[in-house]
Amino acid sequence: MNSFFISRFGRSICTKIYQAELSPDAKRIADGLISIFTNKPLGLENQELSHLGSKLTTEIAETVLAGIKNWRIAYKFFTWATSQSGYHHTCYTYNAMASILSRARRNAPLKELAFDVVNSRCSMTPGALGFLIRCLGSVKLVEEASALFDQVKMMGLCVPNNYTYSCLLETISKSDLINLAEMRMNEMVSNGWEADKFVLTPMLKVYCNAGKFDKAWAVFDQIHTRGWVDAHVLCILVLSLSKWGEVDKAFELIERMENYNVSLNEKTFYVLIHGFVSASRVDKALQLFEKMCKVGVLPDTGIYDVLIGGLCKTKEPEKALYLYSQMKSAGIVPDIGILTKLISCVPDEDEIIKLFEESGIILDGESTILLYNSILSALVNNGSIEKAYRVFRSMIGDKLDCETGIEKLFKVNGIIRPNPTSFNIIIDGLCKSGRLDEALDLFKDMDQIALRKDITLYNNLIDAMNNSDRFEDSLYLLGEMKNSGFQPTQFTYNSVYGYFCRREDVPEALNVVKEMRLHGHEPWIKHSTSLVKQLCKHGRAVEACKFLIDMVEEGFFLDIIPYSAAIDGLLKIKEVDRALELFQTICARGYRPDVIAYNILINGLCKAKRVSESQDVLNEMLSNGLVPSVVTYNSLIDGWCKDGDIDKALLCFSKMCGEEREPNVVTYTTLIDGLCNDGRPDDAATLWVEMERKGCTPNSIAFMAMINGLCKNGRPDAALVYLRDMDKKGLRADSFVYIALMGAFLSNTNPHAAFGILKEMVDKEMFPERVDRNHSLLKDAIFKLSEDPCTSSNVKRLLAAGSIQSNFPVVVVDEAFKPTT
DNA sequence: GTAGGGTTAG
Repeated sequence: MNSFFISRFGRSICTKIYQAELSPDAKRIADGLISIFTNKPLGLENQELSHLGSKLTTEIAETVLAGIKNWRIAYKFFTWATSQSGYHHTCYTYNAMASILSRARRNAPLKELAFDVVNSRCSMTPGALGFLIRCLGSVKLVEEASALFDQVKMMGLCVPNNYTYSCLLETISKSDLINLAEMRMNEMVSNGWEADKFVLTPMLKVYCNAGKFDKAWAVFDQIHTRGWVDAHVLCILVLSLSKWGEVDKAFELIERMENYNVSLNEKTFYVLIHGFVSASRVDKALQLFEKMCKVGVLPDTGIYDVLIGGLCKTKEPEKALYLYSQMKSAGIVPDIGILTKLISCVPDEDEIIKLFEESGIILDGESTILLYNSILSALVNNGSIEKAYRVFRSMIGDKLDCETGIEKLFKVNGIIRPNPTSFNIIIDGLCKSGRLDEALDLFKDMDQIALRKDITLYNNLIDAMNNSDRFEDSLYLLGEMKNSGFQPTQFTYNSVYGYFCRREDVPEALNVVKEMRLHGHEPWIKHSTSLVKQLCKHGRAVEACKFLIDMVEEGFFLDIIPYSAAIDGLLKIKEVDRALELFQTICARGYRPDVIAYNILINGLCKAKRVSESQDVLNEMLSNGLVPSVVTYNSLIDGWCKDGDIDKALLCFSKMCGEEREPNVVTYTTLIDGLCNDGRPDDAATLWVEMERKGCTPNSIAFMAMINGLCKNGRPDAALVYLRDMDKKGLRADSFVYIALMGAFLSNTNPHAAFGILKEMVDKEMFPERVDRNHSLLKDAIFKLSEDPCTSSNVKRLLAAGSIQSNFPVVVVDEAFKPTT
């Protein structure tokens, strides 16, 4: 029942509103009229009827209207009554008719009736006007109700009281017309009426409908301070919060409701659980479900269906299965919908079979294909594409050589021809596992068994081809798609666009963009960004900038992200001023750079040793109300360190701690490197301790910075301790670190230790590539060790060992004994 | 329905 009908008196307006004691005579007339009007066909010129018409009173008319169930017949009687000489409708007969029409949701005659009320200058009590307005409201004739209210008031047919106003507001609360509601409320107050619960509640509702929660909360506070909070008020708020996706706030309020000893009704529970699940908050939906069960509301199949469906979507099969068993023990028989949802998320094949066998579902043709398809997609999702494919082939007539498990299930339940969905599942699965040719073959098979291919299937296949660089096939499919009467969608175009972006083919990418513009499609910015990024990665930042200009010329608005990527690209190729210029250009065009955009600029300036300029950029960022992130500080700290101004770096570090930006492992690594380069290894070691104390776990880069830093300061023994710690933590060091250690040991005249490191490198098979500058460093170290009498024989033995030869690039072995020129 | 992009350390 529409919530409208639950009136302020807690009863339905459908009930008869006038039940006067009729005289026996009048009663007879009413019965006569009812029987004439309900006995078809209606002959209105009937003698009897005109006789009864002369005796018609409004009391009789009300009784007749109450006795006719069909709105059409009632309306016919009502119209007939209007034309009886000497008879005039009262507000009560109008309302009786209005009530019937609103219940039957006949808006046109209802509007006409409201018009007649005014035209006939029928005077109304405040209550009657309120009733009529609510009839209009129940069929959402909000503006009409408001107009009626004004006309009746203006013509002096009624002096509305606060009940009338509350009815009007309740009607307005079916809309989101805040202004109208506020106007009526003020009007009422200025007429001397006080805003009671029945006025504030619709105000609350109208704010909720419009999503104006700040105002809604203000009204709620008023209701609360006056002690008027009830289930209805709370339901309005909770449902509205849920509708606007504020699941947590809605849930909080429900918990607060429990303190008021107010409980949700069954319908509200149902609506909320559905709402929470569709807001992807199955967690809260489940908690609500528990509350619902606790207060004794029995869940129906629909609730289990939505909850199990939600859990399957969030990939929580255990919880879904638990709920399913709960449902079954409550005596609810699962339907094919619930079963297929479960099957598609249960990872285990035996579990799937058990589920089906224990479900007690009797399959017909339609449910069999649903079941088969859900099993196919379960297999595909679990990575058993091969099995899915085999079972699928049995559906199109191939004989199965294995008759256990899933195969048996398919066999037992009979051959069912696959539908387009079955093909979609298998073709998608084949594409995802790179079996494109088989996917294409199946796709072609669909024509032979006259199955309709849908647009998604075309799109997915084309996308798969593009992603595997099979553009020829993609083009072929695109042609076939067009021939079959499908227009490529924005997805199709973007798939092709993405293909050219990935291949850094700027001219072709732009061609696609031009075509997209013709068809009114929007190129996805992620593709544009990845093209920019890709070009920048290969030092083609200038081309990337040109591409962005071309995109804008094509009329496509890009967001800050591709520009940030281009600016970063320019900075990486040391085109600092060009980067600054682009930054300024986009700012002038109205872009508001975010923290990341500023970070990119600050970092670029720091790397270009223009640290003081980066400080200016920081200030600009601050004046734009942006809060620097850890990355911002890290870049600045690194800038100062590399600029040889370790004190400014440390100042920056303490500033960042003061602003509650927690330093991360990058911050510490940067500073440790900086301190070591400044000849302060002890301070670096202290910082290391502080880092660990603060719960920041060092990663391999941090370790390597520390080890390298200590080596640079001639402390290979201390460095070795960190290397051993790395081993313990399962972190791997680059060959560079080993070479640094060897170098440091050699400088400390400890060739034995240096040899130990070399041996470790050989054992771990870590050799830098020839192009790597570490390659020559290693060669030098090996040469030195082979020159040193303490280690020379060991080195030669190590390098001569057959087992090592195979792991050790021969070039290095040979070249090791020649000094680098 | 479709998919999700830019920044920091040795």
